[in-house]
Amino acid sequence: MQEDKHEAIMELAKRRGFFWQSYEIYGGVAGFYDLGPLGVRLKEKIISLWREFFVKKHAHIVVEIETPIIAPARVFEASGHLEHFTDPIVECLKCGRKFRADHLIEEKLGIKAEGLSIEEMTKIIREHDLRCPVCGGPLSDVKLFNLLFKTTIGPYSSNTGYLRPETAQGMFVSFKRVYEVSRKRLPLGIAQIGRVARNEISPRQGMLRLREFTIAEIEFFFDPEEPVSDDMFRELLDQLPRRKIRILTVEAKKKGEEKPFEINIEEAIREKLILTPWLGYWMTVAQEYMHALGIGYDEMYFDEKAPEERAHYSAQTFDQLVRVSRYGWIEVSGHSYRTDYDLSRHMRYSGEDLRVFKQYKEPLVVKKKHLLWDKAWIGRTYRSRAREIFEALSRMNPEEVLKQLEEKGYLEIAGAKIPKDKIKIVEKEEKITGKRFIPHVAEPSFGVERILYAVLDHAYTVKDERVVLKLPRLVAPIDVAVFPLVKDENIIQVARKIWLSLMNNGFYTIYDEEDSIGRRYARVDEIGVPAAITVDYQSLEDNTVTLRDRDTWEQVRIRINNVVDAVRDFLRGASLDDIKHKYG
RNA sequence: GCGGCGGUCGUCUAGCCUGGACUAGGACGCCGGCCUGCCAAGCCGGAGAUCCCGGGUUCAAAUCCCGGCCGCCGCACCA
Repeated sequence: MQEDKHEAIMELAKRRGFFWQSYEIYGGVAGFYDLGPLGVRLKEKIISLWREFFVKKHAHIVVEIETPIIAPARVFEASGHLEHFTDPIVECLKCGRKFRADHLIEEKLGIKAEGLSIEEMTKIIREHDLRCPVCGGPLSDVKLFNLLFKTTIGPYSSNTGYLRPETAQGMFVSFKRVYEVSRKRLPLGIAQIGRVARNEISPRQGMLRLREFTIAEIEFFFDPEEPVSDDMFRELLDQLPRRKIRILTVEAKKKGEEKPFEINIEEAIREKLILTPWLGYWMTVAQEYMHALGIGYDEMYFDEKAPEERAHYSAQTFDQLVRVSRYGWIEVSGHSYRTDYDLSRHMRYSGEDLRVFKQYKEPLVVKKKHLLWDKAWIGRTYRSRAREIFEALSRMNPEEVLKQLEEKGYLEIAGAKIPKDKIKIVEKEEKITGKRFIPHVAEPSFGVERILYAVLDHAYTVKDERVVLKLPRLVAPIDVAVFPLVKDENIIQVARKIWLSLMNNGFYTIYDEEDSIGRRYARVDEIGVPAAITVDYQSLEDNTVTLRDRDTWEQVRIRINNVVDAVRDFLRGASLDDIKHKYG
């Protein structure tokens, strides 16, 4: 049955036009999927709900941008992807098989090869005359296999560009400008929804592992010393219907635990199970988001990744797992604490100062010990070496100097001996108006196509041998269907008028007069249309129509004048009873 | 990339082992018409298949053989 459900979903997806494999007429290419008419609508609604949860509801701390898919090589040198997203491989010149070069060297020679350059590895292979482990043929030079898609920018082949494997770098690279236009406030979340590409070696599992897909993510920048004020955090948490999340920590796994446990988010942060409040906060929002998409709280949890499982930039990562029928627990989002890794790398590679300055509410007055030395005496005594001595002195810690002077009566520095009476230590008040630092980053990152699959998996139900796609009303690709009960000219006229008015009021609407009414209900149930308006003979007499609920198949009568408002309320979650009382 | 299994109308499938009567059968869906007073009713008619692609064997290939592509499962890989 579990297997059948997956098959049934894939079949439904193809048959009704949610998605299918790309380039079908050319035999297909692994890792690429087309979205059909319904798939596009569903995806758009999933994305707009994401935007609702993560951007709109946080408009005071999150802004959204859009950056290119193609970036110059330098960006991925800085990000570490060219280095870490790459595997060194050698090819057998005889049989054509490919091997991980570093693994081969380690395996055959016991030499640690990880991190060596391709030249070094090639040299080792030549020196030891390593050959193909399968056929014994000679090996090629070590080459890099990179999961980044490569391209050329402009007419010069030397100008290499890469397709981004994540949208994140766009936010880091443009951080300074976005920070500027956001009036230099922290915390600041920069969101982006966009396509990414990864040249996976062997993608499988349909929509779950694609070579090109859509990511929705936030790079959330904050001050690591004061991530968030108590007031702000309380206010944010108060907006959430639920503060508990289910997590499975690395620590718990070490103890043999396999099941997640439930914990209050504040407690998890306090207990340092989650390293920064923001990571925890966005995980909680992620939980609400998936819940709004029809996933039960007990059908998801956050799985902490062990250090060796984490990406190179991450200090802590939780994967949000959701249960689906075929594959068990699948990852729909990743929550990483990227620290200041990315910004500091881009600082180094670009030479731009990406630190932010934070002014204290009141300047800090610090008493600080300063060294004063007798420049005249040192100059006279050491002449040309004086400058060097001054510099060395300025680097000294006053406490250290004090200690030496107490013990020995003089200070030995840069080959010079300075007597106690030539050095003075004074305490000075210093005003510190603020600090300059590299913000830290918490990143919630969602794979949209995976969410789409998970949503379908959870929405798929069978009722009386009919498929009913119980998509949450908010994300259903089609909002409402309009049917004349039978093909009666008068009824059709009324129905078409209602259909047009719904369409013109912003609803995705289906009108259908073919076949029996039952068959039409069945058709729209199968693609998850939440509401159906049916015009019947009574409509002609009293100007009412019925509104049918996809999930219960129950109907209420409402006045024709109220159809638009009733549908709007219904899609926002109103019950049939409410609709009846308000619009009946 | 390795190993196993598979690929036939839009969808699901029969046929393949044992080559020929296959003009490739069925169901659902789709299109046209009739009918229909609320949950895939019925009747009539119709369209729809490079049998994944390429090569080979044979008088003859959906069927046998080889290579490729794609899918699923296991291994490897998976920022």
